[in-house]
Amino acid sequence: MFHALADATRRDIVECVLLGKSTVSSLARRYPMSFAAVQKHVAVLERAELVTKERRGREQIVRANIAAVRDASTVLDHFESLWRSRMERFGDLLAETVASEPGHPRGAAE
Amino acid sequence: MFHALADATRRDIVECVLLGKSTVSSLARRYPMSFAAVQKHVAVLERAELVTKERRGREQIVRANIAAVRDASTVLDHFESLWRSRMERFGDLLAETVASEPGHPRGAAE
DNA sequence: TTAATCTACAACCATATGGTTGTAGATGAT
DNA sequence: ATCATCTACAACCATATGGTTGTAGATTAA
Repeated sequence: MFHALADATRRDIVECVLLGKSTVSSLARRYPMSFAAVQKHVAVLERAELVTKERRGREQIVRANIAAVRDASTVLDHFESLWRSRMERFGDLLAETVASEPGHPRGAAE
Repeated sequence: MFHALADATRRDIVECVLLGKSTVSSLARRYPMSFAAVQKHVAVLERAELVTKERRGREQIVRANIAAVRDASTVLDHFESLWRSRMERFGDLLAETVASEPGHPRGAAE
């Protein structure tokens, strides 16, 4: 799951597909890479169950599976709740504004 | 970020560290692998800014960076909001109980 | 001082990964 | 029927990855 989302192209594919159904070829036209490369990315997402494929004639329709996205969110929410319970044990909600462990600055995304 | 979380050991390390400070060696004792392997995992997490390291004598204290976790959550929340706005465009909130695109069952986690 | 503990770093290895080009079958349009 | 479009699959490649063992320096404990 997280691995599938670790690639920027794949995240973009998920985003596209969440906005509406796509075919593999329409997705392929979006990225500066070979069709086969996009196919591979879709295969990774499919294996992670973030998308499903449905053949319609000569085309494969790619659909999102929001439940799988939510599964990933659940893991992160769990991390957040661990953090919050620890903060409460500290009885120190000030640390929350620092958004990191006390005394440490926040970092940037991936 | 997502890549760093893609490995089960690394997720577990994040969880440990969120619960409280750890040293690299205390983390290493938790997993059935060499110290160097755990070190590598910590290095990946550090590079993704999910943790920071602070030397204290001969030890390295490992601390969580919840802000980075939240950055990942933001991406997933964005996906969720895309999905929701599309559902609203459908004017069909029934689809939400299916938890996937209409006509498709939900999948399992990673 | 010696021994124990902790860590950094390097080299190695089998496997995986994000791309490539190539081949070929199926479907759809003309 | 031919041509265009779409897709599946294979092989390849340079690089990355999750582990290994080995070497060695720094800190701490006895």
